Amino acid sequence: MPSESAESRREPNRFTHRELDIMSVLWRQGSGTVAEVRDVLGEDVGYTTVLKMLQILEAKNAVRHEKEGRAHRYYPLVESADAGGNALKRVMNKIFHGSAELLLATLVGNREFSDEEIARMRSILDRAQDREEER
Amino acid sequence: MPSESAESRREPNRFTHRELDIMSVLWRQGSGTVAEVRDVLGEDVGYTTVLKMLQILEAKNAVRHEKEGRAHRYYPLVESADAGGNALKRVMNKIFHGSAELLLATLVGNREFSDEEIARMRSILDRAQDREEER
DNA sequence: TACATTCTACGAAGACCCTCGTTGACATCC
DNA sequence: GGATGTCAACGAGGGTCTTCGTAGAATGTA
Repeated sequence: MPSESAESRREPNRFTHRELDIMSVLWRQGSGTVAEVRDVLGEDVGYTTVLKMLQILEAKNAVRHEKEGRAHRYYPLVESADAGGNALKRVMNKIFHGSAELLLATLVGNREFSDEEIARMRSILDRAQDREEER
Repeated sequence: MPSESAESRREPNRFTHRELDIMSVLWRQGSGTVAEVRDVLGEDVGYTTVLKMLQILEAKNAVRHEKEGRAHRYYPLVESADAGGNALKRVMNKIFHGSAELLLATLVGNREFSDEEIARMRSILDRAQDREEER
């Protein structure tokens, strides 16, 4: 039985490792040619590999390209927030029993934060609560 | 060039999709036999598939087993917090430009939380800050 | 004994992922 | 023109992931 893989590949905005490496660059820089992306990734990824991955991502509608001289400039179509939201949901559900609190605790437990960072994170919670009450 | 895949597979506590599905059950239930794990996952995953995955996880030292009657009972060796910490780090770096704040904003933006949940999340931040100051 | 059930174990099939070699187009420089 | 460099395109090779068919051991039951 070939079996369409239960929880299908076709899941939206899910990226493989290399794909994510590349999307990451595009999100960060806004856009990139093959050569630009490759510069960021480092020389240990071949030029044609980067090109191929971008073509695959384009086939998945995760990026699009425009001509720029003889080269192609690629732009992300998927928002990093969307990809991130999905990834977080998965991590939260599979690893943290669906608990955002557990996730947050692990996040802040694993790294040190300045007072300013913590203050800003607190205000993110405040805003979430306000949105809540407005209802 | 075979090229050991740049960012290696041997990365610690990183699981494939199916592996994560299975670890997730073990973390949730504390332990499980093949049949128990499969019951949770649903009938669309074959019995031998679950068995195989558990054997693979055992080869990776992510689980161990004890005999229980004729069957094997599997226990997680990797802590969910460890796996979660790694997964979060990856998501944070690749998708959220290394920003915990952006990650948190996406987390709370994607779901609604009760006042109690928000309060508890706030106190997680408080505790992180206390730890900070004690230094 | 014969049969059914429940389990582990093994291995191979097929899909997917990533890589790169090669080709051909185009441009530049000598 | 010929050499060199940059680019897209294609396709194949080899690795990984997931699935399952099959076999065989152990147990129970008619």
